Amino acid sequence: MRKLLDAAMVAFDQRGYYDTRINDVVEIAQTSHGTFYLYFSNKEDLLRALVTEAGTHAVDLAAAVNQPPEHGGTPEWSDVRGWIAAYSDLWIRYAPLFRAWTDLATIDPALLDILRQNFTLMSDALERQIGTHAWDRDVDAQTASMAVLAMLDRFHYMREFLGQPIDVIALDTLTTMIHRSLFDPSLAGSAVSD
Amino acid sequence: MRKLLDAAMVAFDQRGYYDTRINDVVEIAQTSHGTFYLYFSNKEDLLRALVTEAGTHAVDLAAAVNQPPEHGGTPEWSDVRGWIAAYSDLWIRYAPLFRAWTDLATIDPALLDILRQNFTLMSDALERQIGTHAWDRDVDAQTASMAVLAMLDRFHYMREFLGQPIDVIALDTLTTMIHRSLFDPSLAGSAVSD
Amino acid sequence: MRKLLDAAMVAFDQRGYYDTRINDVVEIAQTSHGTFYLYFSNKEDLLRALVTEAGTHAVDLAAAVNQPPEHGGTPEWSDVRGWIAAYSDLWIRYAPLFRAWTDLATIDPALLDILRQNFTLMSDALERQIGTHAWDRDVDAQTASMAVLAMLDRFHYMREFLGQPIDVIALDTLTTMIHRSLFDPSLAGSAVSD
Amino acid sequence: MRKLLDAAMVAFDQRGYYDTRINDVVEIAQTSHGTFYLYFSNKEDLLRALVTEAGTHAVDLAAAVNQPPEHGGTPEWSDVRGWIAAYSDLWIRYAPLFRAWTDLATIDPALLDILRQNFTLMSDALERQIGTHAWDRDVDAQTASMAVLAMLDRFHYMREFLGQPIDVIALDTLTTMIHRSLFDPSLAGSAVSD
DNA sequence: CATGAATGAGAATTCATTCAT
DNA sequence: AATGAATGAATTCTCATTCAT
Repeated sequence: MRKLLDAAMVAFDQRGYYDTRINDVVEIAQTSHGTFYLYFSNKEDLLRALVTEAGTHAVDLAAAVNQPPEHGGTPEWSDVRGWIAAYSDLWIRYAPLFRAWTDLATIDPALLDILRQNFTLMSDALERQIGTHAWDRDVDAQTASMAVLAMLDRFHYMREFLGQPIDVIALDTLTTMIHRSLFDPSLAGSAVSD
Repeated sequence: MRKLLDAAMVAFDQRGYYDTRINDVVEIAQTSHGTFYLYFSNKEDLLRALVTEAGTHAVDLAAAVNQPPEHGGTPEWSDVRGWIAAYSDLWIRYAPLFRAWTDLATIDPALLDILRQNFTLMSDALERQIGTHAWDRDVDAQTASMAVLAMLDRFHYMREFLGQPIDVIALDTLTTMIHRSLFDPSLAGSAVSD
Repeated sequence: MRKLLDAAMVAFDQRGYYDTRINDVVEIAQTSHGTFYLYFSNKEDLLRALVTEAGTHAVDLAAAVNQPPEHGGTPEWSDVRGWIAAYSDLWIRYAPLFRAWTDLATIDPALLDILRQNFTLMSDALERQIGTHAWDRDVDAQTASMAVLAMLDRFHYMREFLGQPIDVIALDTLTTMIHRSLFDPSLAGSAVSD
Repeated sequence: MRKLLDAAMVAFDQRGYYDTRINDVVEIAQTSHGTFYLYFSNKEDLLRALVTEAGTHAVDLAAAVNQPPEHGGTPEWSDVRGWIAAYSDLWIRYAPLFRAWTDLATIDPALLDILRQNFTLMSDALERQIGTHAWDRDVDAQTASMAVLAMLDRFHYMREFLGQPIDVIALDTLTTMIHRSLFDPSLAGSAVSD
């Protein structure tokens, strides 16, 4: 079963979910059709299992983001850098799923539910951190948290799309952009003067 | 042919590219299989035509972003707001394609080329604007331009995913975030002092 | 479509419903799998069509049985002989279906409904004829009509089972048995004396 | 092994022979696939065992029918009633097999042989009783014995098909019909006058 | 004796594509 | 140009049967 899950990740990585045939998974796992259907009722079911697995890691990440900043007040650059690094690791580990998660959601409602839940978990954690700036009137916390997730998610996809691996410069730049737009202390002044 | 292209957009919107059957397109267009193959050699071909069409609009948008800021210097909040509004319109108009463009790229190399070109066009335009801050050492212009596109692209998807339409607050918040992270005049000082 | 229906009758005749593969039907009809699924959604659907067709003939037969005896009073030997001959023709024509109709009923509820309806139609017609003997206290009309249908139905099967074709002697004997048990005028006396 | 045979009866009763999976039998018997194949080489083999078992009971019944009527001459109403009651018990006990015996015969030649033998046994016994009327020219003894078996067999099926249990009235009516058609003393006169 | 995971042959079904009209 | 019936390759899925433990 583990062998099948791993094989599926490999297959999805190589050909994408839609172009992966049960046959491919089975060949990579070096087992038979029959065995596949012993553990999963179909391709969707297999996908569901993988997404659920990835989901448990997303929960951990959300928990980390939920930690109040060590020094009180707003999250610092290094805090943001930590979240981003963790997110990046997760994305890369489950790249085949992250790459297509939005499409996958259309496959079956159960899947959509799992995805929506995980998304909301992370989004809420971020929103809470952004909300420490109750005085930042120019930014809607909910929009902002979604925007951050959107940027992180798609940035990874695009780099892969263009064949450029994620490097330190990229992560640093993302961190700076997010920190500047949401957590820079100088915002306090500008908002007050507003 | 127009009828077929429009029908395809509707079908892709309803069921997604992969779950759309030639049959669906043909039914919506109220025509026959035979006619479809008169104009397109297959589903990919149809997709290519649609993407090409969307591409011409992307070119226009890139051109707009390429305009130097009216008042010289760095783009102002309102400039950024304009780009974002235009992008948003484009995304919504071609939602079925934007929603899945990354996946579509895997379908055939010709498609990937078209997409990469359009992407690069927009990315370069943004990069040039960001580059007006040659002195902003904490941000890599190329990374930043990609991050901005990533955020805009995926933000639209996510809002749709959660069933929340894009509104003024959302666009304003996005604008503020991007403006703050890349074009805020106060950065000049901080960078110099760095 | 006619070709497929006919082919199905041949195939069901040769191998029985359960052992008939779509492939067999398609081969006999000299067409392709695709064509089969153009007209029928599956094997059950095909069966349903055949049973419905046979059903229309059963309706005709029931109508004939419903005719009041020409000379008034109870049906005569020749009337019964006519019904039986007609039933026999119908059975032989649709042998593959009659042979297995009870089993077929378990396949899907729609089929069961059609069968039950046809059965009731014929059973009611017979019951009405038997009912002309309101005074025959030893025979329950409903039971008797069912018993007659049971005998006719299974007799045909058994003869086939043993490789003996239905002949005039057989039909005459059946007629005599049924006529004696239900319509013999001498019953009047015996019943009255009862 | 007993457990498996009983389980098979239950399973055949619930889903019919064709829709019963080895899996079903094994689950009901609370044992494993492996064990099944320890005792039977396949589903047909299991069926053969069940039919053979039912066959021994049929032999008993045939023997009873073979008894010459106690008071000499032709069998009386009560004799016939006794045969029918015994037959009814047997049918109900092995309903899943009787229900489908004709179909089952097509499964393998060995099965067909067993069935044919049992059938002939009962048919011959009946024929012998009917043959006491050598003078009954209107009835072919062989046809008649088969017709009686046909009626009894199918009557049980139909009642079940329509959800009506077999009751005393039904059995009495069947008895009367059979007795009238084959053993009624008044036939002697009518035949002579013929 | 008993088990049940693993197998793979075989059946059903779908759908892009063709081609005679 | 337009049609849509026909095709069959490709795929999913089932289930009887085996065999190592």
